Amino acid sequence: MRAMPRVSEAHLAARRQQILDAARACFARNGFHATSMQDVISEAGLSVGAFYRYFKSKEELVTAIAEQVIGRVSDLLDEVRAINPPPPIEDVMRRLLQTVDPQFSPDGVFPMALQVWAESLRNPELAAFVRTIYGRVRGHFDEIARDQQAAGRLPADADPEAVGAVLFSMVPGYALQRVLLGRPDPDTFLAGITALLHAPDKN
Amino acid sequence: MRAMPRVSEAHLAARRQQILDAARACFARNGFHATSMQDVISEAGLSVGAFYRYFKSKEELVTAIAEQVIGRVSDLLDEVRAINPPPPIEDVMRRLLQTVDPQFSPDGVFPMALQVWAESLRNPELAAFVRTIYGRVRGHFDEIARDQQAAGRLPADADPEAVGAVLFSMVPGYALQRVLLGRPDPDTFLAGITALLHAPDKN
DNA sequence: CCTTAAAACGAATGTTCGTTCTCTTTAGCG
DNA sequence: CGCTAAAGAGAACGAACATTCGTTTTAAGG
Repeated sequence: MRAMPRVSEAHLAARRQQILDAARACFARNGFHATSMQDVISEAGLSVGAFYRYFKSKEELVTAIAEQVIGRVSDLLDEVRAINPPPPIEDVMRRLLQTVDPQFSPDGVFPMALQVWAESLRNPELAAFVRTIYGRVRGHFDEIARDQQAAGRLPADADPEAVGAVLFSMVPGYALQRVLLGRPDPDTFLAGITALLHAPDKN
Repeated sequence: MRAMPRVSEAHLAARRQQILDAARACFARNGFHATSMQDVISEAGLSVGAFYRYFKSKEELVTAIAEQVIGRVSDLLDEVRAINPPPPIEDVMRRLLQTVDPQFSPDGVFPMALQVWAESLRNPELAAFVRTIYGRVRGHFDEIARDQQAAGRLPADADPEAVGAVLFSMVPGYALQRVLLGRPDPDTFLAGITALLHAPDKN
């Protein structure tokens, strides 16, 4: 049996991605809530019925998009840390900011990440996913701190997780300034980091 | 003429605030978009008609709430900087984080600020307001940096605006970690700042 | 205490939305 | 080439929504 009128597996995956791409464009333009299903479906050039063959609901679509967005953030960070041997903190942060800087533009991942964060406050499933991914990212910053400590560029008694948290904080903190205020540029920000690292001991 | 059946000015203001308080509670619980007008109106114990006497639309309500929330963030920062004479950077940041820490809880202002930020990406009017207030807050961090430089705790040739940007970035960056990951606690984060400030010069 | 207009009310409205369901088309298989 | 079941289409539906509007209540002025 198994009469099999099905279409190729690749075609199904392509259709699904076609919807995801359309949704990403719409969400970036208008946000999750102000985007109607019709918007997404029209953007994808499909019919309502076709959409609901690939996603059970709008919420499932939002979650899928969120996973892609957060996953990309994590990957970006992975790349930066893969550099060997570990350069000084300022260089690590420079490379990091230069890598993520394009993502701060209106069609980058950061504006959407902002929406995911806000959404995760009232969507426990999404919150759990966000926690998993960002925990992993945080872990990489801890590793960076450990590398720096091993290289003698941090006090021997410093807590790597504490330093990792501070380094981690600078990335979304900087992103927020860029998105909301439009400044400073990466070089200025990096100069600020350098100045703080070279603060004379006066305490 | 002027038959005047009006109620006292104070009563009008109180009613308005009553609505704002109810809205804040609802928005904190469910977010701007998932909160219906009926939710807000019921929470306030009013009628639909009464609400629309005080606000033209839901959007106007959201804007009013956003203004209150952001205004409070700014005020908090103002207080911390008013301390004289300026303590060392670590102490400034300690005081700052201790002041804003309660605001990271689910009913604090930070979760709502997150929503305001996300919302401002597609509401130009709100975006302009956010820019104004956060610009002012940023300015205070620049002043902190200048104070520190004058006290010899930063390199003489450092750019205060660059240092201010970095210090500023740590606050929302830390808040995000607290809200999304639940850690680290303020003391650990502050220890991380201390470790970075005391990094041995190896470059 | 009666008049008057603001204030409050809440049923009604019209729209928009996400989703369902039935029908048609398509593509693989024998 | 015809059979079959999946894929796609889109009209239709019901729920939820923000807002309006005609009416009732309230309180200050004369």
